[in-house]
Amino acid sequence: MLEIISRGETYGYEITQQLRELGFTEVVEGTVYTITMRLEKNKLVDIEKKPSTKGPPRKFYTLNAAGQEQLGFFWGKWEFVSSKINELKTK
Amino acid sequence: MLEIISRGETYGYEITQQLRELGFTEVVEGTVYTITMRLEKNKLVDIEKKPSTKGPPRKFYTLNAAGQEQLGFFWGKWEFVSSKINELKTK
DNA sequence: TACTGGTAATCGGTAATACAAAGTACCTGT
DNA sequence: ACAGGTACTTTGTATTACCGATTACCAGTA
Repeated sequence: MLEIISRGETYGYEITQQLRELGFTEVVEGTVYTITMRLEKNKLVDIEKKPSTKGPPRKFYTLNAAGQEQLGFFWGKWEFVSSKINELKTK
Repeated sequence: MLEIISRGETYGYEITQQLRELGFTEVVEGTVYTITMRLEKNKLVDIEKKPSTKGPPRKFYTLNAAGQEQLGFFWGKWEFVSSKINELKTK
């Protein structure tokens, strides 16, 4: 989700759909929103509310500096863990 | 841990050391044992107690059929998730 | 005008997981 | 007797995963 948000401002409902398109077909809104809430709580995102023509106002998220940093940490860890797991798998 | 156990019977203390050698240097015993407990609870392992010359008896684990199956599930999921994440990373 | 359906966010709750500090037990060597 | 390595267990906190249900907003239509 950090990575998805890093590509440009987006909101919960849209993130859900993007995840579904990505192949995580069974992801439901509740799951996504608990994560957006966490991002808010941890102050990793900036928030801007904008009206929608198709329903209630959208809460747009963008990564702030802390969020960028967190995303960097994530990729570092991912690199480490996934290489180890793949090593374990093939060896 | 399922993968490690699948390579031949082993016990908690040894698993901890193997994980450390693998690069997960900060893994402590408590963490490993909570997982072995879970494996027991979920009946994914067979257990055999054997005396040790260097301390208290060891509790050796081997994967049973359910454990093998679970490991298979894991690798399937790993394949899926890691490919998606990498796709997200590079795209 | 009521209602259906898609869009959008929140709330409330359960179960599982991660992680570790501390404690117990066993054994060998000094 | 005790220090130190081996080995397992207990106990506890915080976080995470996950989702069902609810609320809200809006457009079309019957």
